[in-house]
Amino acid sequence: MTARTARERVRAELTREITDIARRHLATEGAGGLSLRAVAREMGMVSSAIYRYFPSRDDLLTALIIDGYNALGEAVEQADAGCPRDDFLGRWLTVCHAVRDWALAHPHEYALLYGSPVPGYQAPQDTVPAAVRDTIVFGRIMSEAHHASALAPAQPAPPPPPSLQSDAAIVRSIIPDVPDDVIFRGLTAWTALYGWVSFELFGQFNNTIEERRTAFDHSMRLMAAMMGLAQ
Amino acid sequence: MTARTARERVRAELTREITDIARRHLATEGAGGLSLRAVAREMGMVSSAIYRYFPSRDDLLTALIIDGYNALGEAVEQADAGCPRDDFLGRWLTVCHAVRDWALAHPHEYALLYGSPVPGYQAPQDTVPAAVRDTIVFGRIMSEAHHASALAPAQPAPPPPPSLQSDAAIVRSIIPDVPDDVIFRGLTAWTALYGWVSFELFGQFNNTIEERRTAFDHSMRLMAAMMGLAQ
DNA sequence: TGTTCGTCAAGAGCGGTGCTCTCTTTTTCT
DNA sequence: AGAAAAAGAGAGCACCGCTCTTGACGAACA
Repeated sequence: MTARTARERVRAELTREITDIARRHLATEGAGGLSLRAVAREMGMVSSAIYRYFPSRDDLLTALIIDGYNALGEAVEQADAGCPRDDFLGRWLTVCHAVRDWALAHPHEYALLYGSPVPGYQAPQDTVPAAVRDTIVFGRIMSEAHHASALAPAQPAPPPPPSLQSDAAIVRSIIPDVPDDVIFRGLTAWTALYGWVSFELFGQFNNTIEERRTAFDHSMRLMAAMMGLAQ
Repeated sequence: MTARTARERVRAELTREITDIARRHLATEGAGGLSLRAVAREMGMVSSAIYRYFPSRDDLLTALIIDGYNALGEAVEQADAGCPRDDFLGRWLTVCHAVRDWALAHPHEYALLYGSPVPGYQAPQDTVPAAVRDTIVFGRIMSEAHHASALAPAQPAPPPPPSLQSDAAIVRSIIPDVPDDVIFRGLTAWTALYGWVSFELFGQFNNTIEERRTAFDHSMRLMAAMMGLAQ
């Protein structure tokens, strides 16, 4: 649906230009350094004019967040698409590296998505569809692996307590048709993945882990073994 | 070493009062909302006077960060001290819950320590001793469990690649006298712990996981099994 | 004891921020 | 062509971190 009037077209164009400049500022200064006035200045606009396009700084942030989730989700989707369908361990590792690579390439955007919430900012509900794109990819891998019987009986571990059944039911909308035990093993691996990336990006590994890519790969292989992904 | 002159004593008192008020502001507004002017206002001081005590906002932040690491570290130390020495699984779970409980009780302080780095702020080196207190507790548990042969031969998993040996050597200063494999299993569990807490605190589990304490406990038991901690 | 010197609170001010309100210009629709 | 809607410009408010200068006070020294 292309814009009909000239005004609508220039509005869409300017909106895109604002988010582009804002994303560049975000990449160099971080979320805290994102200034509407600076964006306006760079566009040759007066600061108040920006408010015709984004009613507040938070709304601009929301646009950047949605863009970020989509960019990460797309990177993950493409990474998975390049793998043989039945190499579940390979798909898991590829997805892990896709997340990490994207995060390293866009540290401030990653921080915006998975770091501390911006104070006073409440992510609106319309970020959700974009936010779960990467998770859906992971859920499909788990689900397909389970149905291909590629989840080897993992090490003995306590089963999930019954009180977690209702939570498992919700997660099953993302990892469909798998037993509770698989759900929570997947959830644990998923948080470990982002936990590692966040630790690495936020400096928690400084002066400690130097071979980060190798260590990350190894850690994700441990999580694969925990999930029961063969090999 | 108590302050000698009256001036030094009142200076120490005022410094403490500043950090106390700042910590309260931090708890209610978050790191971004920490304002030197607001702190000064609450003290009945003029804003510029604060700079006699903290040369910049970043220095005040550093003081709060060190305090935060120490508070978390102390909570973890006390939690571990209350456990039977040879119940290694119990000690691990207790430490996990201590971290999570502290984080839930002090969300903004936790975000300051483990969330996105404050833009333009570089944590000085003197935060390090406080920052590793909790890690040292965990390292001691792992090390003692290994030497008590309480780390059951865990599920088959690839051994750490040789290129990680130098990193393992560094981590060994925190988890002493254990083989590389144990090092990286511990590191993975450690990042999974903080990954979970961050996910929970930063809203990633909203509308998904509701029985959070139970789910967390189960996830940490899975990580215990991954490390080979018995039962 | 008196004086000097370092420390500190206070105030004004600089350049920056998000945001609002008003006014004018431009474009679109009837 | 005229009315209505949209957009840009400008001034202004209340805040921020931080700097510089000024004047007062307390502590150490002659």
